[in-house]
Amino acid sequence: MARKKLDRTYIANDSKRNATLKKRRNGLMKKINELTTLCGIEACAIISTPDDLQPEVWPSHSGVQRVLYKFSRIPEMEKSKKMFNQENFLSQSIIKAREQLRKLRNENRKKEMSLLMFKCLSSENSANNLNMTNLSDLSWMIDLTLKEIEQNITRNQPQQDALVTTNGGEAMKGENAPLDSHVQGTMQINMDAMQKQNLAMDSMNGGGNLMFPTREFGLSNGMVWNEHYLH
Amino acid sequence: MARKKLDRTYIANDSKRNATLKKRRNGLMKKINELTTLCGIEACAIISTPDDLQPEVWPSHSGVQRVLYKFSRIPEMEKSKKMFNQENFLSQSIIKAREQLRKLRNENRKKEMSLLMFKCLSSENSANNLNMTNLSDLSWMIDLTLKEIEQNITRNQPQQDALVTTNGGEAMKGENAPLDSHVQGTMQINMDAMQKQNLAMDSMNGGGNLMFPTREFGLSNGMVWNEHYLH
DNA sequence: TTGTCTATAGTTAGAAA
DNA sequence: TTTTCTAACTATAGACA
Repeated sequence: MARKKLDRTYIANDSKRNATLKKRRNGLMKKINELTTLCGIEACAIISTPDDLQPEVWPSHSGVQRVLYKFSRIPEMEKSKKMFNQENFLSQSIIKAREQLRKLRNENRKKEMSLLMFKCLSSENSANNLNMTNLSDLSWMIDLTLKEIEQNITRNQPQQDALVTTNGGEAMKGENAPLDSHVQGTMQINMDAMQKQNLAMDSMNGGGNLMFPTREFGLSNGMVWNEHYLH
Repeated sequence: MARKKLDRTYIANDSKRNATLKKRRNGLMKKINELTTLCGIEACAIISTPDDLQPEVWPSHSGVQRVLYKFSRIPEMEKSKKMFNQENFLSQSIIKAREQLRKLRNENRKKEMSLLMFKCLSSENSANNLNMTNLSDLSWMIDLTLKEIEQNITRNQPQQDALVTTNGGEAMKGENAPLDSHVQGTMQINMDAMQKQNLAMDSMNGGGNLMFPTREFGLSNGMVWNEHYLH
């Protein structure tokens, strides 16, 4: 684990594998120990190494047998039905990983579009190279942003009513107004923070005006857009 | 684990215990999964909770049975002899902890004496209140320090031969010379770093002169003694 | 309840003694 | 070989949604 991200595959090197086995076996025993103590339950583990004839067991042999007795009393069918076995574990892991992947892709897309939106706002001709997928996603992003602006307005009783104009979140759909807008402002952005934030919304919370951004405007968390990242 | 150091005793609160059980059971399964993959061995675990009739097992039921088969073939005597069971695990843990405790106490004593040595060096009358145990330990510390100085001299071809005088590491034993020395220097010390360093040795490596310390001398790692901590 | 988040506790891979 | 060290990882307790 340390120094290098583990690839979680079989360790070919003999001495390394044995060292890892030893360390991790100890760690595992400790974990089982803690689990049984903390939760007041019975558990056992049997680790069968090819070198030793004796598998290592936890807790004592009698402890294992006691747990095994319970195990053996369960009818075969119920076992395979409700048991939390390796297959269940792995398939659940896969499902979780896929779900996470989907979420991340979604977030990425959102950020991409958010970025694109600002890109379009900041230069006159960048809208020309957009394909249909990007355009429709961009439209969706713009809708989302406009809705956010509206919500902010109704929540926070804006101090500069005159500057903010929307018409029901519909007017800007497609290749409309935002794509033709022109921004001279210098923008600075912290890319790390981007990974955690929906920037379009942030900029709204920060009091900037989407339609007519001033030369410099801070985001809600103190970040500032930087044109460098937009090209 | 997080936020607070766990006390590793039974969790009385039901919902907390169940939450912990769930989390840790998953963690345990993951660990076993990794262990078997990384080291190419067979292992199984059975966790028997009071609520569920079905214990959770890993890997699949057949996997458990395969490991169990090996386990059952071992004659009873050998099992109890060579098996790494809970009792072995716990007694080994205790032995290790005791050993560590012994080492830490030793180190503490060393540091204490090192400190005392410098204390004595820095004020005329502080040697009066020493008991025999402290005196003999102090003597031992002084010997150790003198030997260190000698080694440094022979290793590094000292640049100020005239200032450093020892006579075989024997002359200063007991309540002799160092206790009567007088130091006017201001000393500054970083207490955190003390926990990791043998300060007497450090000071030697730093080029200070134990017999006649100058008004201020840095330690090898840039630390400076501070009289504040000596009283 | 269940799931998500995150700071911190705990684990461990690699290096060095 | 084993033991020790510690940077760099993972696991998880508590908080929150």
